[in-house]
Amino acid sequence: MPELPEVETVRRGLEGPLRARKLVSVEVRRHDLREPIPKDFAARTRGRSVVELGRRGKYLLLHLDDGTVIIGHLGMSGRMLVRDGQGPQGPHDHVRFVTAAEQEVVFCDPRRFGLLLLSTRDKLAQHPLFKDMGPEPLGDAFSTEVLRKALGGRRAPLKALLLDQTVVAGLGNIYVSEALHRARLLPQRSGDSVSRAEAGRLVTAIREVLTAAIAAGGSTLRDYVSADGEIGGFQGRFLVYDRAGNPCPTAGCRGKADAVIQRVVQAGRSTYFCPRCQK
DNA sequence: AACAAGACCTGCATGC
DNA sequence: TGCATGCAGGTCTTGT
Repeated sequence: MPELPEVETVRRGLEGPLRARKLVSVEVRRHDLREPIPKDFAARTRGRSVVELGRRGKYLLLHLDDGTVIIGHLGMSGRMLVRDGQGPQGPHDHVRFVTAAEQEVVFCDPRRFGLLLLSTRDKLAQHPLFKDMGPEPLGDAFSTEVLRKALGGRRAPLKALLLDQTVVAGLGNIYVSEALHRARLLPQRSGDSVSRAEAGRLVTAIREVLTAAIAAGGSTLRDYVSADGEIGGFQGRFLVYDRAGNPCPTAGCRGKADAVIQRVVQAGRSTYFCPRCQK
């Protein structure tokens, strides 16, 4: 699922159901996710109140009133479902957070690539998951110079480098293709071939595509549902992702015979690009 | 050190 | 209808 815009959409959707709410009951039904859910997860979170909902890259952060932080990741297929507590339990409902009678948030993840861990406010920045993580793409720490430095001396293709969360946080397979298309850069280009001007275009493209996707409420493909059950509005607004064989919609490409979206596999994952406007 | 490839796990669309 | 195959939004480990 869930790249930065989707996780941000989930975070916003959980504000109402969780912020300033007490976790009256926490029930772990299955521990074996990407990493095991800690044995004391329920004991350390039950009875606490959620004071703030944060996000770092693709990770969701639930800050509790005693300084405990729940670190959540949705993997490929994770959801946070807000329910009235009346419906039946699904086979992939791994953790239930009950906030009141007939109010609950359920972490559901069929593929179990997601995770739920515990840390504390003080240790969060030094947590192994975060200590080497790159800058937030929508924050002040992300700039042309920072990106240029991260790409410099690296011969791997841009596609792979932008998926690397130590270069920049939060991009995934969809938005890397979309950002490279907006920046008019071929995904096969090596990191060290990128000029200063091109890095500047890439920073702008990344910011614009993520901002637009967040504003639209994220994307929805197969198995992503935002926290409140709404469908993400960015679906169908991709310019290249999953559009192999279609004409490139860019103004300069319209009507040109060679402007057909291509699909290639890089590092075992699909990449989409226009061979005409991306150089 | 940097990079490629495989691994993890389940569900779904496709084609025979 | 049943079955095999390939593919999916992510990251981690292994091997070169």
